[in-house]
Amino acid sequence: MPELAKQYNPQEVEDKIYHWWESSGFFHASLNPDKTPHTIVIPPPNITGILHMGHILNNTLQDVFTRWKRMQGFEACWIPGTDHAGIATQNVVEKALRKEGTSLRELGREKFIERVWEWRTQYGGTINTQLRKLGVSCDWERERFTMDEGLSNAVKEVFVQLYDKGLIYKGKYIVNWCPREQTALSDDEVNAVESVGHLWHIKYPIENSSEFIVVATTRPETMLGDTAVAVNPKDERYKDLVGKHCIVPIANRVIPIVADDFVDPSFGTGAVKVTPAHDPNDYQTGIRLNLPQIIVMDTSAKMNSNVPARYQGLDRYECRRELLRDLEKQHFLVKTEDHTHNVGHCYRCDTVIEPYLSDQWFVKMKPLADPALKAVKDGKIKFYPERFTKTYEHWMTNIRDWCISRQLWWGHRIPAYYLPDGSVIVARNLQEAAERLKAKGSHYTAEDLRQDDDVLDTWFSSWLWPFSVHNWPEESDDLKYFYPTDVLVTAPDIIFFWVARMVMAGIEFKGEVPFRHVYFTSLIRDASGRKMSKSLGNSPDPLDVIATYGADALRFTVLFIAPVGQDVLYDNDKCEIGRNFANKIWNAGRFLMMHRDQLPIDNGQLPLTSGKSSDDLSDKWILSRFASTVKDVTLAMDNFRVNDAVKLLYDFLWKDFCDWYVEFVKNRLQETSDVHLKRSIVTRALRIYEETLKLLHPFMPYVTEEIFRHLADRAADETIMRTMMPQVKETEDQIDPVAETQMEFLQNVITAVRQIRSEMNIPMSKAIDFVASCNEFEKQTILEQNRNALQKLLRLDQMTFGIALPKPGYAASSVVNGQEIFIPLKGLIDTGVERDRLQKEIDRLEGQLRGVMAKLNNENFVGKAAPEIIEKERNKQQNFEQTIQKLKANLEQLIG
RNA sequence: GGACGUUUAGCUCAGUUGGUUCAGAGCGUUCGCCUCACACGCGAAAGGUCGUAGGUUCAAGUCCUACAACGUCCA
Repeated sequence: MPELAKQYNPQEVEDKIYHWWESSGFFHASLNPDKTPHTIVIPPPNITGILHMGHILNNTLQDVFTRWKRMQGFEACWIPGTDHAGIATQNVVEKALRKEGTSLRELGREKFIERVWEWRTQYGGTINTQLRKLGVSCDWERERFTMDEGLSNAVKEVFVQLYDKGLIYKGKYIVNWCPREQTALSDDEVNAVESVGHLWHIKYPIENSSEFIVVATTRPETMLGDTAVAVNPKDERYKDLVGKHCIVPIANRVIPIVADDFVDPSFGTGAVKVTPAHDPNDYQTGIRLNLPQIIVMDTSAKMNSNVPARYQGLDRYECRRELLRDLEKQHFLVKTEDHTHNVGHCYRCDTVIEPYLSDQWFVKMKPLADPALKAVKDGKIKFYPERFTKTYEHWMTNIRDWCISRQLWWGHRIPAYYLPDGSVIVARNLQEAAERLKAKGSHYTAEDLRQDDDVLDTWFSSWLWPFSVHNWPEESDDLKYFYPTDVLVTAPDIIFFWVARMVMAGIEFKGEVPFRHVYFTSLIRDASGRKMSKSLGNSPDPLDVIATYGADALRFTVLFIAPVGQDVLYDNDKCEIGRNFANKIWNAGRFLMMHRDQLPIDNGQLPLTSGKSSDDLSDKWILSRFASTVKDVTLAMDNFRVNDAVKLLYDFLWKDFCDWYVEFVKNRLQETSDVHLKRSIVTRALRIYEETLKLLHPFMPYVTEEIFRHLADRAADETIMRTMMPQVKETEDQIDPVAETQMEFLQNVITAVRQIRSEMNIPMSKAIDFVASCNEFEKQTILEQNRNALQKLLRLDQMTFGIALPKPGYAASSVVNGQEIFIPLKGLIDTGVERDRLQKEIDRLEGQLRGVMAKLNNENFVGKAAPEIIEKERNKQQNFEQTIQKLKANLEQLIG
């Protein structure tokens, strides 16, 4: 066995191990009828994306769940893939084309799409290469892409099915239009940004009168498309004007003054202009009141031919400036106020959204939302943290139709075919369209059909992901085995975009929810709480972090610091937690293996040992602690409390195992020269250690695998990731409360002596004497049976144990679980320090005692509290009183 | 404006059904140690009226109400 390095070096092992795992097929799931599947589908990252810290947390969690379940004996399958990211990808490729001096229009649709595929082949896999560095155990043989043939078929199938059911329709509607991307956006793709603007008050002359009505607006350029002025019907100020007409200044168009409840009399002047073609609210008003819709801009937000000639062709903001100047010149502008309001911005390019009236395809959501809402309310799907169900329910009950068409070329082209007469045939392909045409008895032929130019929203393929990855509508074996999935890990900001829609699609097309548990991850922020962003430059490159600290360190740290359901404040320095822990694990193994390898070889076979066969307290204790850890970690994982699990393991390995158990093992090995005993001690420790490695493996896969390989001569295909996780059933009977209590006493004694050493400034180089005056034989026995540990750990010289021993003169003292311990310090003792120590402890305990007495003297407490609680308080009282008495006696002796 | 969340040690956060010597951990700070696995380490210490004000209860960090600050989402 080669010597292990003093420090764990992740760079040396990670790539090597990952390559071995992947090439050995350890990540691959098969359709094993004897096992229960456990499936996760990855939230497909964009092909334009590169790995950022958000991915790290998200994918670490998915890997943890997958590895955990795999080791619990499930057929665990984690399906990776990417989505085609319509807008983002088209942008990237268009940019490249511009650099080459060409454009997508010049290239034409077919050539352009070819270019995108080329781009995708060349750069689109970056994120998956990067993910491998993290150690993810994805089933790469099952990797999918939303534009793959199988997934594209699913998209078409769904479109046609929904259309045939009447759930997809085409309509004129006010959509969120991005003038830069030249496409409609769904409501969810618009970010409301609070902006400081103005509220302009403009006079509209009343027809055949010298009077005016003053309206207030934040967007004066849209007045050119006004088709009414509205006031609240209850507003006394304008009562007489309702029914009359006014004139839109500049445009010189006569429009009615109408009454509508939606007008807030306290806003502005209480009179608002109505522009049905350029404002969502006005659009609704326009429908209610049957007003005409005048579109005044083109798709680039430049003024069109519906406005006076001098404004035509101007950008909306240029037009605003010009218009305001003209209004002022002609004395229509009454006043200008500062005004803060929310303005919609494109979530991709941050351009201000223009509400725009256009032809789009929509999905009718209400019929789909109802069963999806019910599934969550009925608990068929559980959210972690649970509170996100409220967000989900709120959205589902106030659902709006989903605008699914996008004016792009890259994406799934809408399977709708138009005839010269404007009518439409929806079909899976041209051939089916022709058949449907024929069935209708139309006189047109397939030649006359022209497919819709637009493509579908990328989410329209993502919402099918849990089953489209298995080539639905084909009823594949994979689909039968792996659907529905078990856990979805995602960020809460896409509950609406993605999670909710997947639930709808799962129920609608598969008749079954797509997943049972949804784990919402934290958002990663920088150390001062700012969102990570490229422009701030506060987003560390995970690959750099991995290179510096190791993937295990990054994984562990992120899990360790991520609060449940809150944002994570991340800083690279924090990765020291994980790095140090990995090093601790490494060194514990290194120590135990060093001792094992020093022993003479004994037929190669080490004796089997179990907790039962050892009388040693530390053995019984560590087995009990291990059993509790297995139980608690399993419970935490079952409840998706991953950071609880991580903290339990951290404490067990570091504190219980290393700080206490290994220290005891050290002493026991030194104490004996019996090779068989030594072997049994080391072997038992190594066994517990190896089982702990298994528990740790899902969280820190590399270091655990590396040590696992060193622990024994392993077969070429023997990997820790395919071993069985320690089970609660097997370990539970090893929980030993007696051993835990006894060990705790021993630990308290050791700590008490260390405190004395530290406070008295007695260095470890100086041996000290130790007297334990017990009042219980059991306690005395514990100390005697562990005298070697006490001696070594505390550097003791003379040790005296007994019942009610006389107090030595000039000794530091302490009371531990009712037992008195003394450190005789002839000549060395600083009585002042010792007096202060004892007095401080007396004060502390007297404070506690007062609290207890206050309760016990309270008739209400004694009368109403549960008997066992009262009993506990009485015990406390007794313990405090006795301890205080002993401390006081020792203090007096010190003075006297 | 509405919904949800957060507020506990200098910093970042645990504290799961109200009651265990309930006020904890990690980092940071201070003190002492290169003790033959680990200085990415070992031992010890200091540090908090649990956001504010009420309420329920024998008992509140924990439950209820109001308020404040901050955050997120939706108008």
